Amino acid sequence: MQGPELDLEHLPLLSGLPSARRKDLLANAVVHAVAPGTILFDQGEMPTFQHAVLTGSAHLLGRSSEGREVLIEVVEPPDLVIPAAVVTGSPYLMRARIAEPSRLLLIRAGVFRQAVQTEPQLAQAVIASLAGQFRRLVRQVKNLKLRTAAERTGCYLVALSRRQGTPHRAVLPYEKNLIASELGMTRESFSRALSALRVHGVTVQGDTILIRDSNLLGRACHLDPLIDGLEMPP
Amino acid sequence: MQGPELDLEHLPLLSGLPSARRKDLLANAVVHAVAPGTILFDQGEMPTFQHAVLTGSAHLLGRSSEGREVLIEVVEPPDLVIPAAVVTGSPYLMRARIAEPSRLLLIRAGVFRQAVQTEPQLAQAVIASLAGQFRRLVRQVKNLKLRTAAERTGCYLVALSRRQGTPHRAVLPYEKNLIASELGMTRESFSRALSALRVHGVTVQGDTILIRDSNLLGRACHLDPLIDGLEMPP
DNA sequence: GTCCGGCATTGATCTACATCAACGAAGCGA
DNA sequence: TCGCTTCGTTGATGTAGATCAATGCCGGAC
Repeated sequence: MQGPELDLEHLPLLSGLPSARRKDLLANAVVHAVAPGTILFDQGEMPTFQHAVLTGSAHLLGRSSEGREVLIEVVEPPDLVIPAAVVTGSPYLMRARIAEPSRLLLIRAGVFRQAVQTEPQLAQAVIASLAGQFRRLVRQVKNLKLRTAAERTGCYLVALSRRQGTPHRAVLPYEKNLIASELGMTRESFSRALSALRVHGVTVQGDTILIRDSNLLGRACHLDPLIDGLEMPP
Repeated sequence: MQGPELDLEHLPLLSGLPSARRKDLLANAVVHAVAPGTILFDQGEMPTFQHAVLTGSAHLLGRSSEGREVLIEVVEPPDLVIPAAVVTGSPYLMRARIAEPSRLLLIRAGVFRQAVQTEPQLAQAVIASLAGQFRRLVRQVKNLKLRTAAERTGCYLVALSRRQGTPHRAVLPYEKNLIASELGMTRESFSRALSALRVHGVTVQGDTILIRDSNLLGRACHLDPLIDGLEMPP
């Protein structure tokens, strides 16, 4: 289960820590290889670990009392899984499910909270993670409140293709089912929205989408950097 | 403009700081009395100050490219106004508008970023603020994706009345216009949703709402502590 | 006082989206 | 291999909620 130490040295979460303290923290931590479908925790539970995604990804899902489940966010490496719940010691508001074969770093919640208080460098990393996650949610709320389902779909495709570095193609990263719920609609509506975008140069081939003119599509769907988050990582 | 120091000593943001450092920070800060309607900053701008709300409140609004404007969040004292943008040095995703006569503490963004890095106690306060704001947004996304407009309205009333300590009455804190956009609907839909809730014991009298049985209303609207945030503050 | 512009309510209508249903395709365990 | 479920698409239909429009209301300007 224990992966090579090398990865952990380069984790932004831990880099910058005095190496004595880092060893200390890692002594209380475990690296886990986790299979897709694994539930890390459920909404309503109290945090017992701070999970960090080293490779792979985790889906954060919200569930209504009637059992409907929607995708709220995706955690990609290197990032923490809902530090907001761990540092405040409050119950999780979402379920976390592993989406693909992944490697996680697990640190006991109490140990992590302690370390955040005593290690300024670690606190900085937590602040950066929280700030990024907050901004992603703000964008999502604006997306939901200000745009139609078709616009959300089109902008999603443009943002996806740019992030993948292929201006004329976007490959959907997981089932359309989930993407639809992430965008706040049903899978049927998502399917129809994709068809409707054909007039704007969109072609669907299974899970890969061809885009004739990304700029044109973006303009048609009112692409907005303040919503779609196309600022480049440093 | 300079308010009594007493307030600032008790501000959670600064309490716990060594008093020398606190004086240092406050030497670079200003307390401002601000009139309703004042725009602190606009979406797209770079942060120049970290604003902290001492009294009153600030509305965070999102605007689409076509000019439609919706309420995303309300900042109430004692809290920071979008620390996520200030600490990351990224453009604001929302406009901030003062909602009522308020007193703000302004700290230059660069100074604040510096202080967060050198003062672990301040970093802790920022983490707490970011975590709370993140969790509020998660609840809002779940609210938008999992509930109907009528359910959102009913749960909003129940949560409001509980927070105000009056189980049989809720007083709307600002114009129905804004509340509607906060809940992700038009003012007309909000008005109709209120009417529709009459069968569940809701009576509208201007901006005060009477609630016959809060528990009954909550059950009818699928009130959920993981969405409506009724955990008590410490 | 009068005029006015923003807010709220209500009705009529429209439409975006959900729901229900039927179907084929693909994954998966027995 | 055979079912069996889940996924995705498409069609038919229903409905929640937006839009458009008319009216009343209140608060401010003058």
